[in-house]
Amino acid sequence: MDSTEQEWLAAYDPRAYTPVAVTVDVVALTLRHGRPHVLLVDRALPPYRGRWALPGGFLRAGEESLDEAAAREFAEETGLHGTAGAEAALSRIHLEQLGSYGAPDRDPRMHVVSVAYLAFAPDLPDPQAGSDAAHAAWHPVTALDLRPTGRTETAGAPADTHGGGVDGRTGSTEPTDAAADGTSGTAETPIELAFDHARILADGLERARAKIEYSPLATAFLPHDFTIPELRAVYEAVWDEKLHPGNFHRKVLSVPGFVESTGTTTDRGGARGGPRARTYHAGDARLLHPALLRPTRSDPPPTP
Amino acid sequence: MDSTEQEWLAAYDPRAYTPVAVTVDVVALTLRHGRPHVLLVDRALPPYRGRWALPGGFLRAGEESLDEAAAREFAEETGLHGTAGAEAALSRIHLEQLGSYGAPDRDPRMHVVSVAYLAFAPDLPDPQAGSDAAHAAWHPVTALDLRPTGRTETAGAPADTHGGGVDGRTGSTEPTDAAADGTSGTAETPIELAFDHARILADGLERARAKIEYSPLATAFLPHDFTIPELRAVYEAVWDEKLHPGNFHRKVLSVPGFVESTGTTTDRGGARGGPRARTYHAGDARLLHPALLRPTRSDPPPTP
DNA sequence: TAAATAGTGTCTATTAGACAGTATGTT
DNA sequence: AACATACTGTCTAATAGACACTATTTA
Repeated sequence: MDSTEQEWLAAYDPRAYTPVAVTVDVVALTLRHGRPHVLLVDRALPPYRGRWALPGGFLRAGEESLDEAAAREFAEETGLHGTAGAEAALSRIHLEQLGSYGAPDRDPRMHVVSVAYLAFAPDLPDPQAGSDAAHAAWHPVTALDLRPTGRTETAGAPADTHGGGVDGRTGSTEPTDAAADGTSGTAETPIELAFDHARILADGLERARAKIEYSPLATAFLPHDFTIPELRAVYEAVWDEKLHPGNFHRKVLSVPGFVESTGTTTDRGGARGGPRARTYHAGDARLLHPALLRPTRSDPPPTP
Repeated sequence: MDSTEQEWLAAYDPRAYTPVAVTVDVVALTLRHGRPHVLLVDRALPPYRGRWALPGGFLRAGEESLDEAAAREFAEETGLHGTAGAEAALSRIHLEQLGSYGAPDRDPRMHVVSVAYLAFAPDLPDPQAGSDAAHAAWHPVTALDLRPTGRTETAGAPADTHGGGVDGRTGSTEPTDAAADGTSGTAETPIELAFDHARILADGLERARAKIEYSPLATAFLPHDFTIPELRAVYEAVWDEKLHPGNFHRKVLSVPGFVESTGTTTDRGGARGGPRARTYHAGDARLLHPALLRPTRSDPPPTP
């Protein structure tokens, strides 16, 4: 059937078209031990059986919107689905659409368009064994290979050697949480993700870095009440930059609506000394004016 | 068939799933007579027959990526498809993904997920009668009703009365280009768009306003060579704000890589007098450092 | 006691924006 | 001639960042 005829038919009945599947994948980010982690699932079935992948699933046609599908997938895979306090916990999660990925060969089974979402979550408990989410685990992003493997949608960044093959069981299945106790682990061989999920994750991380500049969403990584130094730790972890404590403190308090004082302080000082910090919670601002700009890492000196 | 069973089957064969259609829609923006215009097509068939809609169509399963589908739709509907110089013209168009819209009831025929793209184009000729794009026309965005009518994907903005009905022929089919000759036309009743395209267009306009702050894409609205005052007119049109000519001029020249001098000037001065302006073309910067921030329209005075 | 940290004060380089002024075009 | 405009100079308020300092808490 030629394309023009397909189009003609589809104008009357879209079902006449060659089918395309729609999935929703979630890049769920959190901070554990001061380092960014992403939620991944161990694929039990081909393709990419045994590889880690972003949690996701098919959109339930006619039943749910994309946003609803993303929220459902997130709840299912974190194990928050139906547990006590799930409502309260989920209400504090930030979920936003990241982008869609639709190269024809990104899934060997058929043409699959994946709508990716980005989630900012506070530190959540590990998914429980025996639950729906038993195959899910939080991984430090530093343990993952972020070089794109599959064909990707945006801007030609050519996939360097379609690495790994389509159905290979690659790397360990254990969540590689090196240095959870603070001992800096040796650099293991980076985990390769299924499909084009490395690219999606990389896009999500870059979006997160940009987003906390002009929105108060860094607070979504923290409990309801937090201190300014804790907030600074979020920025330092996401940007992978050391920030000046004094200037950061003053800057945060100077942005209207970013944080609101609770009037109390922490019970103890820092682990290595120092006074107790005052606690705050997120204010009502949805955009930061002025923004907290990232330190200019590369600024080629302009010719004067 | 219950959802869990569907999911189980789909893990083996996604074709077992209830079908979802995928379309690609394009918000193509340009500037005509100093005002933003968007490309719309007159729907010849139900649903929303006779209404104006964003150009778009079904993704050709297995044949093209989302980016490729968007470029194809844009070329077809602008009439640039296969014309002389089409390659050169299309290469200067900026196309980026805007977002995906997938509420189950946004198309009455079936569940359709639409991946929207945003295009920045220089002033193009009107689509020719008799061509593939005969049903397409550029409309000033001020003539359109941007209030969302259909169900939308993002954040609850509740649709105010599912306006107009699904198959109503609403408003004129003539492209309403009031005041093309400078006479300020009376405010006609705003044109309502098909589907949830008002929301998509509104999202696209907001993206465009934000995008020209930190990227040099305002130049995509202009010919290859342009003057600083012409560039300022782009910012003024997109932001709907008057800018200070002198400060804007110095600011643009101070951003490395934004514009590059051609060494020549225009042939004539301005229509109402003034010296000839120097001409420039776009530089190689892909991000503006520092950015051209929008004037702070609402800045509630912070308590001192 | 020694060390680390929370929070504040102060100085400086950079920047956005207001305003003025000159040269060069137009009707 | 009258006027509009391109472009540059200069001043000021706001801001980012460096640095210093005090007070408070931990080991």
